[in-house]
Amino acid sequence: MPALDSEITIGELARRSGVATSALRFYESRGLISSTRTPGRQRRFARAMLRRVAFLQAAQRVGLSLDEIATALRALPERRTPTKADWALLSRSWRGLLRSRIEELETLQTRLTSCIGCGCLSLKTCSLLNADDRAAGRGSGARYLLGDSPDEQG
Amino acid sequence: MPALDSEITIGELARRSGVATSALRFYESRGLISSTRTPGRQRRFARAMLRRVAFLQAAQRVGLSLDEIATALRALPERRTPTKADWALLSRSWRGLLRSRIEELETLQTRLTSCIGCGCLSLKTCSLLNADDRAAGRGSGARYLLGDSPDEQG
DNA sequence: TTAGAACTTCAAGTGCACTTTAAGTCAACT
DNA sequence: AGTTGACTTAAAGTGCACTTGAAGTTCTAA
Repeated sequence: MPALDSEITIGELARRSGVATSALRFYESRGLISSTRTPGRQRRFARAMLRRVAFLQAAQRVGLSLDEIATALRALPERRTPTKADWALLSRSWRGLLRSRIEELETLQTRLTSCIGCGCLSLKTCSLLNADDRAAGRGSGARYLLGDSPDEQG
Repeated sequence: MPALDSEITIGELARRSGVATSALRFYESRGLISSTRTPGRQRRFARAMLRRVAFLQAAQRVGLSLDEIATALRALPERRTPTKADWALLSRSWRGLLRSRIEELETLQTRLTSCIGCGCLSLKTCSLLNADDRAAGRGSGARYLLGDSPDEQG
């Protein structure tokens, strides 16, 4: 049964979040999470920190750096419990980020599929990957997989 | 006009791929790309390396480490030009990876959206994020955002 | 009250993916 | 022939995200 005061130790937070205690201390040193202290200087975390850590992990999987995540989390106040508006604001910017990441991956997938169709890695006729001669003139070519489109010519 | 022998210098590969020459040398040292040498020991890259580098960059954006990419690229022979079958094999495993990455992000997005709907970060009723008491018993909780489902109970 | 697990700090170490530096060589142009 | 820019190597350095180690303190249960 959990403690009645609803504050948890660093070990408990580690177990519940799946993040090592050393990483949690590191996050606290970087201002990503926060804690109060017992008279004996041990950390006690509010349950809200579980949400922050879960959010943090999700953000990392999307590819954000800890600095970027810290910036995002500043939108969620640490002192007061976040309001629905706080959260909606944060989530909205997040959904934009997610959308663009998803679109990026879908584009990549589409291009891979069409590449299989034309056999572009072995044949000289593929407009996706073998367009580097035309592309060479305008800077960085052969990056169509990553977002350029073959038909945009200078 | 490009050289007639169709081999390019490391600087040209860097310009066309958008990757620094130092990174290209590093990739070669790790076996991710390969080159021949001029009598004066300067590197010359086959055009096929542009494709490998483009692939490498795409793979990095999906979150693969260089070691994982090296493993994947071993499916593409360096000596002979890859056949349609070589490429199809590689692409197929890639599409699986892309699919799961995309699904992961979509799940996250869905959960974020439903969180906004219920105001779960401020209300105690959300089953997504406030289920950590029930989850506490079976190991790592509060990770529903990342893939766990709240209704799976021991 | 005492053993042992869990906690504390701070500094140093790790792994990845490169970049930078230094000292030199090569290639192309005038 | 000389200058300039691109190239060469090997080793050291960088930034991020942690982890490990050492030495000590606190909490909990018997």
